[in-house]
Amino acid sequence: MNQEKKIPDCPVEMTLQLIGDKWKVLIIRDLLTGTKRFSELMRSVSGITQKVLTSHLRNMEADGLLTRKVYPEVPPKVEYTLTETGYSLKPILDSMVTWGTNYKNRLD
Amino acid sequence: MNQEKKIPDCPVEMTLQLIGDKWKVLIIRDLLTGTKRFSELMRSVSGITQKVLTSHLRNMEADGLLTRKVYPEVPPKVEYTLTETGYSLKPILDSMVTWGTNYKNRLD
DNA sequence: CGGTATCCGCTAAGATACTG
DNA sequence: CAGTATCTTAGCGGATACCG
Repeated sequence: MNQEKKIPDCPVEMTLQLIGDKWKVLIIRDLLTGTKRFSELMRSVSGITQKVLTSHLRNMEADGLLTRKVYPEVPPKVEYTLTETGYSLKPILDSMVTWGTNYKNRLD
Repeated sequence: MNQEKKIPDCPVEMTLQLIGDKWKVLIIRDLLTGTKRFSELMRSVSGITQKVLTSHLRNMEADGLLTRKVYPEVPPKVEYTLTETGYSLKPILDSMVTWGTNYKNRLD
């Protein structure tokens, strides 16, 4: 369902199609600091449910933003890591941090 | 309904709360080039409906991202302009454009 | 022209239970 | 631990009609 989307002309729409979702941005924020396990993401992306986290991670994997590595052991262990493409989103996140900080200060 | 949101600690969440919506990003993109009338936005933000555009514009006005100016004439004329705060989102949009362009090129 | 006012379908997302 | 599998619900957004 994620791979059937048409490619938009507008670069902004292109970007939105991949990370236009609130949860995705938060997932990327948390993966920018390094590889994380599923349970770690559940904790750091506060408020998300298992189902939603799973589905977003799958979509992002299909879009080439992150990789999923399963360790065949008991108990299971799955790690998620940003690809180069995913990591290249950092500037966007950085500007969001900068802006958010300024906006917040302006509220005080 | 937009003014009752709690202020998040995380700057990224702060930003997402204000422009975490796909439509809002597109509205800002189109207003970055200057003041626009309602009907112009309807055209440039392709795919949006009147109701949704109206409600987003109202929310963004309440958040201080843009101003709404009504000209008391017939036929009515309403103009929307980014505030300084709204305009300060430009770096975020710019990085989205850059990223989207690169990603698209990578698809070819 | 620039909106409201309804009605309503759809799907993202929540809750809960179960499993390899 | 890291998921499926169901079922359920909220509310976003579409369609349409009407108004100042």
